[in-house]
Amino acid sequence: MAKILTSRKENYSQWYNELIIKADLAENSAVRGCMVIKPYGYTIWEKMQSILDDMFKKTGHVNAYFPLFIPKSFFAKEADHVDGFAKECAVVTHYRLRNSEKGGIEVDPEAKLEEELIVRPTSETIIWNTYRNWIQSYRDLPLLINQWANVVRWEMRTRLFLRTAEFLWQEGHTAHATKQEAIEETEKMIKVYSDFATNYLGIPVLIGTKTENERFAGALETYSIEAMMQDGKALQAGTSHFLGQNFAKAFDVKFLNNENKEEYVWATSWGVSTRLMGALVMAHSDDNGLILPPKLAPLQVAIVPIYKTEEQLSAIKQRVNKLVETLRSKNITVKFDDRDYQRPGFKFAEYELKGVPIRLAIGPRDFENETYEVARRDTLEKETVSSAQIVEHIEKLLIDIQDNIYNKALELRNKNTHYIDTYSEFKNILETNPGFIYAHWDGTSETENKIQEETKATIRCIPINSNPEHGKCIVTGKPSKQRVLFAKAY
RNA sequence: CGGGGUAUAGCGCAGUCCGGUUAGCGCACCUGGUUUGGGACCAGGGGGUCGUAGGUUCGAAUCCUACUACCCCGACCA
Repeated sequence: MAKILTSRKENYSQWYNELIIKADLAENSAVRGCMVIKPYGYTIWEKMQSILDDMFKKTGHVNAYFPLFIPKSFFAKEADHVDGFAKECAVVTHYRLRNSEKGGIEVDPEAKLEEELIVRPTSETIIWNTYRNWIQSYRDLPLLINQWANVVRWEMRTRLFLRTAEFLWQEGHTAHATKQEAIEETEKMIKVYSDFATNYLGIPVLIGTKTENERFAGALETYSIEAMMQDGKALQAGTSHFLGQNFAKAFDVKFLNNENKEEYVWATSWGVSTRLMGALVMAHSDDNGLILPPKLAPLQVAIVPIYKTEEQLSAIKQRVNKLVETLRSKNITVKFDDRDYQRPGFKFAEYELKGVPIRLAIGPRDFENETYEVARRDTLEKETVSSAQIVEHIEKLLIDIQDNIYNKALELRNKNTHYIDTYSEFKNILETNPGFIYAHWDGTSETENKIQEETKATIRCIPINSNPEHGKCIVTGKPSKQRVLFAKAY
């Protein structure tokens, strides 16, 4: 078989870049750092959206939409927030073009905005400015709102899906009467993300809190889900922030409690982005192409006919049409690929590249025996299944593949997870067998920074639900109450 | 944003050093035929203001200047 992709072993990063392009998920656009998400990739994103949206609705949230542009002054109101985003903001300064004397067009200097507008890098400020008008009483709370939107962060170095200047995401912004309720919301939503990653993306994730260094700008606590990619690096796949009363104070959002006392509102925000697409690709795919979990695959079953004559094709078509109809009635997406300008071998390779979970082939031999050849993408195994059992077989196989993909990712993570007690061993393992490292840490930013400078590894999170275990910091030897998760990260 | 590299047909490249008819090759594409159980073969054909803008020259893909985009390595970040 002709090799079409750089192998993961050869160059993991190049493998990823090529795969995104060749599987037709996205491509670079004419605009610096901005991608075009192509129909095949966008279909996957739509599926993610629809599943997540459903999960948000079931947890009591509703959707709304806030402006793309945010007045510059809004940003200044929360000090940490502006520090965090100032360096990567796109700014609108003018509202009109004019014909240039030199030919072409130029920005009309007469049309300067009174107040410059920031293209949103995230919407806390515009939303909290709006919430001020919506919230007067404890009866207005909680306010549980989500927005599907695009945001812009002027990144210096971009990579398709993993880091683009413009990306699509959802951002939930909730307002609560009590600290406790806001914390519960923050934790509830990180669990929603964790469920989504586990049950749909087929990616095992760890939930934890961020250290002060890594915390969201303006948050008191940031929870994240951390996933392991096949090269052992960590990818932050979703975050949920407990914002305390920071934004309520910055935007003067108060409510009267049931004792007629004025209080500031408690806030959360949480989001996942098109970065999940990158996670999906890097977690599962192989050197032949994408491997997609059936629950997110745009196409779940591809059927390839093999024939010599028109008569054979039309006989096959007749039999397959019934199968297609039955599968569709069970909400299985299926395509009968009767393109006559491509040979079967080409189609096999193409569906592998695009990660279609199940491929059926039917030729004269199968037609005669009333069977299909069934190939599963995740393991590349093939078997022959009778027509009578094919529907049931496919239904079961889709579930098997979804499970198997998850289990493989979990195995990979277990294999590359280390418990380390000395700094020399820590450094050694990062060189020889990178992955997740659980180690003791003294809790200071100094130590965290030192480790990052010397090894490139960062604290991905302080895992929740992990067993408290007393130990000594691998660098300073000072006491520690639990291991934290270190890794090199995307 | 710092260091390095690249830009020639949809994609991947040669040609650039040393300026000189009509800018080539592979894949892809179109037509016809033979094929079809793992990326078919033969024949014919279409497609280029050589990244953009200036400059040098009788003449520029080739030399000079500026700009832009992309890739790799850092710093920053989801």
